[in-house]
Amino acid sequence: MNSPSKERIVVAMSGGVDSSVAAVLLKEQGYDVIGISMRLWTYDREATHGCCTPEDLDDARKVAQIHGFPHYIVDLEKDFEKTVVDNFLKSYRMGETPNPCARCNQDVKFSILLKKAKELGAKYLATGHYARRVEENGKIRLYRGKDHGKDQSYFLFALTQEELASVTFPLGELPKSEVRKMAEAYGLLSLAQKPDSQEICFIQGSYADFVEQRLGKEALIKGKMTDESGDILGEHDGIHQFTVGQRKGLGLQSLEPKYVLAVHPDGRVVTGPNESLFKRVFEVREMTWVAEPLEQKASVLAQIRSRFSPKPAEIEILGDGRVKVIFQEPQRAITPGQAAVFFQGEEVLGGGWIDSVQDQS
RNA sequence: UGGGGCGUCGACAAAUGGUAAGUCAACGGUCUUUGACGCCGUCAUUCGGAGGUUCGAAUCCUCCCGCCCCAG
Repeated sequence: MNSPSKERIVVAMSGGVDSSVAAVLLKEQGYDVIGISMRLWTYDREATHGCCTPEDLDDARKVAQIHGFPHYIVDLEKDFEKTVVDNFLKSYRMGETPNPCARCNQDVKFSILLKKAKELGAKYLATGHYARRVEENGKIRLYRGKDHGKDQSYFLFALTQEELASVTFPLGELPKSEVRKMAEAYGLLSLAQKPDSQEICFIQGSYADFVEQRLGKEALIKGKMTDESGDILGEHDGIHQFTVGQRKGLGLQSLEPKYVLAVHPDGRVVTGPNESLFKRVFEVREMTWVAEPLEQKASVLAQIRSRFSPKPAEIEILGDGRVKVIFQEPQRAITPGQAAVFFQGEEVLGGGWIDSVQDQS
């Protein structure tokens, strides 16, 4: 975007450094910027973190004020509840481990918010994500953020061509350190110091407590803790407390550390040694492709969780949105409910949700 | 109540006369736009109890308490 114009761009502003800098940067470049913040949740007074606490909304508003562009707040609380929160609870009931942040991008930010942006007459919706959007021979491709340490493309795997046509990531080429410097240069001093956001925005305490409150004690799936051979080692108060690879909080006595190997919707939680966590083969559901769907088989790099480097794998298209993934080397704790994202080099090919893991290692 | 053995942190387990390792768990912190993992740190002034020997004992002696095994 090197042609300054009066083109209108809506910037999704969370109140953090990244999206604030993105907004000001676009404004400086001459765009007709409108800042928008989503209200996704009603926070308690004691809320210590979140994507859109009253303080965050206020921070975003101040940035807009200082730099002279309008700022609106859209209330998407109901939508957020119906999509992200619902999915979060459903996921735990199935014995899976949800990734609400990726889900929020898919179901709220780049669908509902994007629609709002268009209604405001914007050509693009900009966000502060560290990812790159590149147009190449008629396709819009998604690349990892240049700053690999902050790369967030994993969370954006579900973007489609149609969505990408109206989306832009002004920070994709920049390192985080540069963004903080820019924040200072733009006079956003307090924001420049603001710590990176972290943890699920709509939960303040423990996840287990949240699930228990929402689902009700009756709906929790209790069951037995077992070892790999099925022998019972103990009991637990609900499968929502466990995730594959987990070590803490199992309450089991043993000489070696024990990890959760699998969580079953019928209540069984299988545990075992770390080595048993390594698996090669799994299946993905709800597969989506960014630029073009692959046919049949392909060699890719697969990333099965955030903060994890993509590893070589073969994928096999099964149809009906399903894909079989075979890692070259066994990987630790492949977890149903998490997103599996496929890359080739820097490019995000697409991804889906981990559905099941084959027992062989 | 004939013989033998054992009793060290919530669990396992070293140190057998020189001033309480380690592992698991737990807790705290760090990392992180998900959950985990990882990493760092904390965690027995005390060794079933009471006496005694010794410069000095969890380690030796005596008695008591509690377990376990072999016999019967």
